[in-house]
Amino acid sequence: MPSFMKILTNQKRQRLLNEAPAGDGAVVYVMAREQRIHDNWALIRALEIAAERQVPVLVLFPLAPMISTSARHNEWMITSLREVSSALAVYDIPFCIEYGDWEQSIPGFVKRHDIGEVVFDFNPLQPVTEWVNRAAALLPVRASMVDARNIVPAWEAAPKAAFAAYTFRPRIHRLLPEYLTEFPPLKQPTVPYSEPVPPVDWEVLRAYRACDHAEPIPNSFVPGETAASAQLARFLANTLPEYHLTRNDPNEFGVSALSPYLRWGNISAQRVALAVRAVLGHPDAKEAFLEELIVRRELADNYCFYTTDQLSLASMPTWAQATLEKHRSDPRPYLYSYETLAAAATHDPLWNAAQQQMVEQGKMHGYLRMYWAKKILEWTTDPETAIAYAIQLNDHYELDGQDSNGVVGVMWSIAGLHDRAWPERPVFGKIRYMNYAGCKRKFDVKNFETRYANATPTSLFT
DNA sequence: ATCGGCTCGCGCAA
DNA sequence: TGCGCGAAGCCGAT
Repeated sequence: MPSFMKILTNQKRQRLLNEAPAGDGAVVYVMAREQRIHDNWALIRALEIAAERQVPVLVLFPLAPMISTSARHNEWMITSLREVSSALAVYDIPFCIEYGDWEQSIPGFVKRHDIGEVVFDFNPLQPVTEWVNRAAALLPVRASMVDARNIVPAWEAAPKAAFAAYTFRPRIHRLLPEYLTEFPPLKQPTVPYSEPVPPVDWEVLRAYRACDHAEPIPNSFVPGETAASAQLARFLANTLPEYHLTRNDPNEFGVSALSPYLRWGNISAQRVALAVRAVLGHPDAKEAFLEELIVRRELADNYCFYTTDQLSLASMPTWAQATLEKHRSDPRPYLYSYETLAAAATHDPLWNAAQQQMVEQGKMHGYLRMYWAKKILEWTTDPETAIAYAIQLNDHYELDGQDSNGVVGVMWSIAGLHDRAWPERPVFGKIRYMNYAGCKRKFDVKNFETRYANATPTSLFT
């Protein structure tokens, strides 16, 4: 393509959120889920609008009080945002923080800075969707969201929640040629913002959300955009070549270890996909990884985007609701409290080791996440409790927690989402069953148990 | 070691 | 209306 031709963002990545007209003032990108400055379609689109209108651009991070957090998530966010802030400064783009509920803080910011248009990044998780909709409805200027998370925008990929991966996969593959494209380079705004912007007080940010600051933070991952690119490079060089052979063995370093970075938006899945496509390697390895990176990841956002009650059994397929209802009162072989589970103190050494890996390293191996969640269904009083405990543990300890992939992973394991019926048995009904014997058939269970029985296990992710 | 049966319903071909 | 097939299953038979 000749260099004088301007590459514009595909307009289908953007969705209007209100009917107000754009004003004359600056464009603000409301950064929330995508904590990076490169390869970010929401920022790119905000810069494009500003260039067309010859107005400045600001980036706003609106921190709401009511999401619970853990020390590890709080620190990850702060480190990511410090990097965003200094990287934006190089491009002369102001970075601002607002505290409070979005329906107050965002309209307040818009009024104070005489903003002409607002661009949100897309997040289908409840309650964030509600926050965005309410804030946008109160704004006197045009507001939109840009899907900077998925390669194929969630509203373009499918018109409804997909029944399973096989109904979603062909749609994604059909649309990839249109959307899996190179990003335009990040450019300085043509008009700088001239008003003074107060510097961020990082200690105020750290203290804003309540959490146990004494809780240990895993040192197995370095947060932020630079570290994310470094991890991608390591993955491509060391792990991708045998990905298809080693990914399901929890004893191997066979995974990308990119999920925390993808969760915080420190790296774009589109950038990862372009890099994997470009590298030489075994087609099976590349195909297996791209299936997870693209189809399975975007299926999770598809479920959340089209489902209001994301953790409710009522949102599950009919067969799954019926079978869990039928087996609701089945006696459970063991019953554990949340505290016993969190302390990795069950009778099952493999389950305890998986739980321990999550607590100490902030990331449980993907294969074990299924076994882990299914055992919570088996060892708690009812499916609702199992879902609540699994989500609470996931969202507290996993560095990639509080994300659509966690929601769908838990609902797949416990409640049959995107899965099919299997032979009926106690407690599970027709939900796919997994057990210790199956794990022994597939990998060296004793080795994994030994590794995570100690207080400070060797990290598999660094 | 490998294989068939278990079980449901979507989406498409006919 | 019939048919193929699906994220990682388990289990018993061969």
